[in-house]
Amino acid sequence: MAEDDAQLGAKRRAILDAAQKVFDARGYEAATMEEVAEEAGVSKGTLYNYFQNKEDLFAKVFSERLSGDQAELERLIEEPLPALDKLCRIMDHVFSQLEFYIGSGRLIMDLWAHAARQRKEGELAVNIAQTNTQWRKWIEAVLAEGVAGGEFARRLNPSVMASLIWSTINGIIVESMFDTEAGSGHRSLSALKQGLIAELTSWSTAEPAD
Amino acid sequence: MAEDDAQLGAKRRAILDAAQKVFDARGYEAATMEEVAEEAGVSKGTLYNYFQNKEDLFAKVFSERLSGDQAELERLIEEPLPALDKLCRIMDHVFSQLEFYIGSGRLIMDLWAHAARQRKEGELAVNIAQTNTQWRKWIEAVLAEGVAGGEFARRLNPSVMASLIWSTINGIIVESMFDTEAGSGHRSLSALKQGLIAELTSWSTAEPAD
Amino acid sequence: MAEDDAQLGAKRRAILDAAQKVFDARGYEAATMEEVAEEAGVSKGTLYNYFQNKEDLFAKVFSERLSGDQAELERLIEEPLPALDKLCRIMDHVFSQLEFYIGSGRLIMDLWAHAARQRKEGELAVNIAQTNTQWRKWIEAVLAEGVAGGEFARRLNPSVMASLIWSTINGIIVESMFDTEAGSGHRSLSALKQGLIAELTSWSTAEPAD
Amino acid sequence: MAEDDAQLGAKRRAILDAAQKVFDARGYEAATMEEVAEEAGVSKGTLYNYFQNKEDLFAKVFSERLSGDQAELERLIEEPLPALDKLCRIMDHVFSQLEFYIGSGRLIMDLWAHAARQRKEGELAVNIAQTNTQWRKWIEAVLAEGVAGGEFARRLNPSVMASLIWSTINGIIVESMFDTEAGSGHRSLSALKQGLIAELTSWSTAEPAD
DNA sequence: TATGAATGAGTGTTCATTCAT
DNA sequence: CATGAATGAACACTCATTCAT
Repeated sequence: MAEDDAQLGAKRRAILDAAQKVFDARGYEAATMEEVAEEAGVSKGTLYNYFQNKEDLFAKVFSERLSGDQAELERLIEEPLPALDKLCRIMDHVFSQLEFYIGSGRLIMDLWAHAARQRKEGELAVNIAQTNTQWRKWIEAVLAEGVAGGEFARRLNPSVMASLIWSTINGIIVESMFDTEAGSGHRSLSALKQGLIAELTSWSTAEPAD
Repeated sequence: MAEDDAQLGAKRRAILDAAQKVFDARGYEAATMEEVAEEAGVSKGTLYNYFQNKEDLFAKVFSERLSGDQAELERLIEEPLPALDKLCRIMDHVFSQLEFYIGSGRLIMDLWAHAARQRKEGELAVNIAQTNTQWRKWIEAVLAEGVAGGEFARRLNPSVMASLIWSTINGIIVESMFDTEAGSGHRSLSALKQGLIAELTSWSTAEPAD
Repeated sequence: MAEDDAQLGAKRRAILDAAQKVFDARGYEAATMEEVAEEAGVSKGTLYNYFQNKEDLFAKVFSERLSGDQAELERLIEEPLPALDKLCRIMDHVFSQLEFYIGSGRLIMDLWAHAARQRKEGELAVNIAQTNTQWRKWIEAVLAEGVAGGEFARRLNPSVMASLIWSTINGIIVESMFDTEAGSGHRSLSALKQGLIAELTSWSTAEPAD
Repeated sequence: MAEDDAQLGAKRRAILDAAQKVFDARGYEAATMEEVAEEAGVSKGTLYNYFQNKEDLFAKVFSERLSGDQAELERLIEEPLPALDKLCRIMDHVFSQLEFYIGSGRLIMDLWAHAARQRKEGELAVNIAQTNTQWRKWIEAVLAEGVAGGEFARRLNPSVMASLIWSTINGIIVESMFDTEAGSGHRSLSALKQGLIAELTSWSTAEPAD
């Protein structure tokens, strides 16, 4: 029945939300399945009816969100627009997602720490690596498009610049963890966005001397 | 006796080195005091003669290195030089340290994840936060110096730009975790350094339109 | 309706067969009700409509087969025949059953281990003990018949000899577990049967010295 | 220190004894490490300082005893004696060990059940299989010796007869589990021993008809 | 009657920490 | 100070059993 499906989906969602909350508060290792179960209002056993194990649950907290991201973004990029506008769109999208990541910022650290320690095995590592690569590829594509279309300076190396931009984005996530002032993350985000845009623009207008 | 001191110091060092190695290889939670002891060539009990507990040992692995960093860098900045040179020095210093962080990159993730989960309590969090703040302050100071001295454009916001630079640096560390090509971290580092310098230079020369 | 009865009986049979298969493959403890249900093509809940619990299901796998055995054998023994012929019949019957036990040999071990741990309580233990006693009694009766009829030597102690024979049969089951050569169980069975018959015959013909 | 060694050995022994008791009373699966620890008067953790895991502990309960057996028996067989005497020695030895096996009879069932379900992997299965083979080989050798020396009838097949004898021994162990009369095991043992000897003798004296 | 989602008690195992020697 | 055996709290995961539909 549709009703059943909805209920199953709702419970699954409840578990994922609870897991996100607990993993975020305690960290992957310190979080206990017991606490996740309590938070979700189900029994421990139920967790295992929906997810294979702790690792899987942890991975799924992200993977579903991430795959959602990518589909949405892919459409954005297909549209016929100036490269700069596309880049702004990507950044806007990233920053809107950032709100989630910064809210669950401590979680991201765990995610990275975890992923960094399995490179090949877990779906976690694969997911992260793929997502990272995907984003960089998109940015690089847009930059290359801008260079080809004359929007950006010819000497701009799309690959390197894409890495730089993507690194900066990740760096902002890191920084937002350690800013002691609450909300400073959000405030500085828009400022940083402006900076990034200005930076790109300046690159594009800076005339090559050689 | 000085000899005893030296011996004590040596054993302490050996433990710290062993701890760094093991924490890096296994991650904080998965690392065991047993393995650290073995790696250091001492018994488990001895670990507790030098450090209060696992958390303390983990924290000390960084705090000593970090404080060493800062003393060295402070001298660098004091010298009378153009702001751009100073900035290059800071970056060179960072990047030389980066080699350590990237070598032990997975460790950094753990460190951040850990620190992000104690904001006020642990010396770990305090250390990280202080160090972060310190670095940003230095960069900001140098940028302000450059703006005041006319080296950089007047409209450049030193605080925001410092955050941006620092974020980028942290982002590079993150990225170097997930680059699948071995050694790509080191290769891209110098490329990224060039980019960063160029970026700053372009800012400084970009004439304000308004 | 008879049809319903037949269906119920069929389902019950299906569960018992599935249980036998799974218990044999996994062992009592490692076997799960889930797997039995799957194998039987029913849901977990249905198992509990036909059997009280896991223990009961395990017991029933044997008790029904065992009681079937006994009825059949009882008729065999009633017939007017020489004791040696009857003994051969019993042995033939045992060995034909042995094929089942050896096929499910690992199951028997579990059965014994289980039964050995409840002596008085469970129907399992009672069943085993009764069956064992029953078989020995039959063999003993036939031997006594042979002694009384002059077929076997007078000095033959039917009780002890019956135990010896029955022990040997059980021992063959045990041995067939650990024979590394596949099929060696069946091959050696007939050889052992010949030996057993020869042994008995030699007893019967061996003249008492005293 | 020798004192320390003795203490370690004593604790190891205490654990093994406790394990034997608990495994015997509850069965392998139902026995808990907790209970073994309590019985041995140590903490749960200590168990794991002496044995790798539950399986290992279970295996060691037997393996040490078994290897002791074999060394002792090998000497017995080397001595220059009539085959019949050697056979008696082997049987005496077996039956003296049997007292242990019958005391822990329920344990043996578990051992077999366990071993029967891993044939190749665990040291348990290997141990059992090797021990079984070893015993059969010894008996077979002695029988062959007797045939060669004219003590036993030429038509006696040492391999088959050895299997038969060994099966009978194992069968006695099984039977002793299910004898409702306490002590009947011991009583019947000597009777059965006589029977076995008589049986062999009758074989040896039975003249081949063909 | 059949189902299968939910339950939660139960257990093997790990490991930071202590302390007697 | 050094040792390492002992500790015991903690936790992921399983699975027999129930019960609402």
